[in-house]
Amino acid sequence: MAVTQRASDRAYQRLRDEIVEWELQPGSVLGEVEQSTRLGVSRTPVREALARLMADGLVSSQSGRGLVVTDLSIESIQEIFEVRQALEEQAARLAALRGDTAVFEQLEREFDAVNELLDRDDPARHAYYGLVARLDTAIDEAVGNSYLAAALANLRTHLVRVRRLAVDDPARLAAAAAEHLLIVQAIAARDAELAAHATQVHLHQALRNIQKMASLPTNLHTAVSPIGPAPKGS
Amino acid sequence: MAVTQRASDRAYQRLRDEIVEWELQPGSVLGEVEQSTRLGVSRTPVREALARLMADGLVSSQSGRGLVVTDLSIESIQEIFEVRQALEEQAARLAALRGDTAVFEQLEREFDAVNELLDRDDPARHAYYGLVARLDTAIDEAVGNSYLAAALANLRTHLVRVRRLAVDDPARLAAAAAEHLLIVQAIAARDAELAAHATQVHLHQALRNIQKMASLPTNLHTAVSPIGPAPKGS
DNA sequence: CACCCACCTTCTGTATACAGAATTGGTGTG
DNA sequence: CACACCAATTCTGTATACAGAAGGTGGGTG
Repeated sequence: MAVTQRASDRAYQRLRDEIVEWELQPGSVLGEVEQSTRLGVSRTPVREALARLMADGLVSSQSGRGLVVTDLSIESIQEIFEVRQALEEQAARLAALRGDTAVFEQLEREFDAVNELLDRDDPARHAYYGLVARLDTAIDEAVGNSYLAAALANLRTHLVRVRRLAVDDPARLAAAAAEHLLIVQAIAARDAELAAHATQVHLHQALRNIQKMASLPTNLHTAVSPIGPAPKGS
Repeated sequence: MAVTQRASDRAYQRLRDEIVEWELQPGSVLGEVEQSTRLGVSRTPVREALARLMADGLVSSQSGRGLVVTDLSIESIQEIFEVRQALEEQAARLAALRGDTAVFEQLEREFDAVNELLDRDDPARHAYYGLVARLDTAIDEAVGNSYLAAALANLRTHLVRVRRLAVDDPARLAAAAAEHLLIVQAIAARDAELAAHATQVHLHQALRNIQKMASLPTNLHTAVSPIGPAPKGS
């Protein structure tokens, strides 16, 4: 293992985390010198980090005004979900065809258990999120397609950003767990079409929930401490 | 327009072209100093270009042995097509729902014309490839999804590499044109499901054709002039 | 008072220098 | 003869210096 992480990797991960966690709000200008002094590294690793962030779609070159953090509007969330529907349906289908049944039967039992917990316990959310992440990993491994895995990994970065934007309410969480359970059951039963359809259902409901929450007058994504102010700043 | 292209962009495009055109064969080691002297620019733009190529999946870091051009095996081609099926089916479906009918009716007429040409004229291939590229662009614009467009653009880079590997025979070309015609017709008729299914059919046949050609003892991707020798070299 | 021009500041893009690490080749020993 | 160790070379990763360009601001003029 590389115990010595490169400075460019550290800069990339930190900037990526700050963008995903809404500490760097959309529109923030990321100057190279500013970030290099703030992160304590030279401009060269910062440049590399910013290039990777631009490839990820987290920052974009705003017509010579430097690099700014990408906006995440409702429209762009819908765009992300359109790609996600395509990729995750395919992933679920292929996982059902190729996956190790035992792995997904184990996950099925765990989703059952978490389902019980979610009815009573609120802090079970963290266990649930961890379980979903493990399901994603299991699907990736079952599919065995590096291109699909890379595309999904890139997409999940944006989805974490969406999740931080809109916190799930307990009712939606329980429904999502039930939807996930069906997906896992379908993969474990090697029912490719059911896995694909269940994935479609889950993503449809997830997007609907986000759109519903966004339509509320709730002031979302506030109470964050912006490092770089949104429009500009000294 | 930026008449003055950056050196890093030029380095990226040239290296990308050389990889896609099989001038840089899989396994070629891309040393920074070697490429900087060859391309006539400093190491800094070369680094940035190599980072972008690694993000594209065209080169990969071979465990500290430097960056090497990614291999393109039959298995990886199948992986690429699994992603392609997911994304292009979604793109065709959304284009049928949202596209401007007039645009695709015009493309439909052009595909009709090219279909006639392909029966008699071999150099019509270039016109056909150009027409396919315009169809891709039209679909991208009709969908209006930047995330989907970016994912498809990345994928198409790999597909050009595949195309250079296996030259289409006239029979396959005519069949592909017919398949494309059906896709265009479905989009023009706003038949989303037919567009999706026709895309699936086309991609299935395209992959089958590639696999068939690869199984032949034909020495493919030869007669290229390697700039960097595959295993190593001075 | 408004608009334009010029200068200054600051930023990006590129080149180069330097340090640390790894690999390869050679040599010595078992 | 084979294996292991050491040294030298080369490569990557990082920092910094320099040039060109772009934008902002202040002053001057109409």
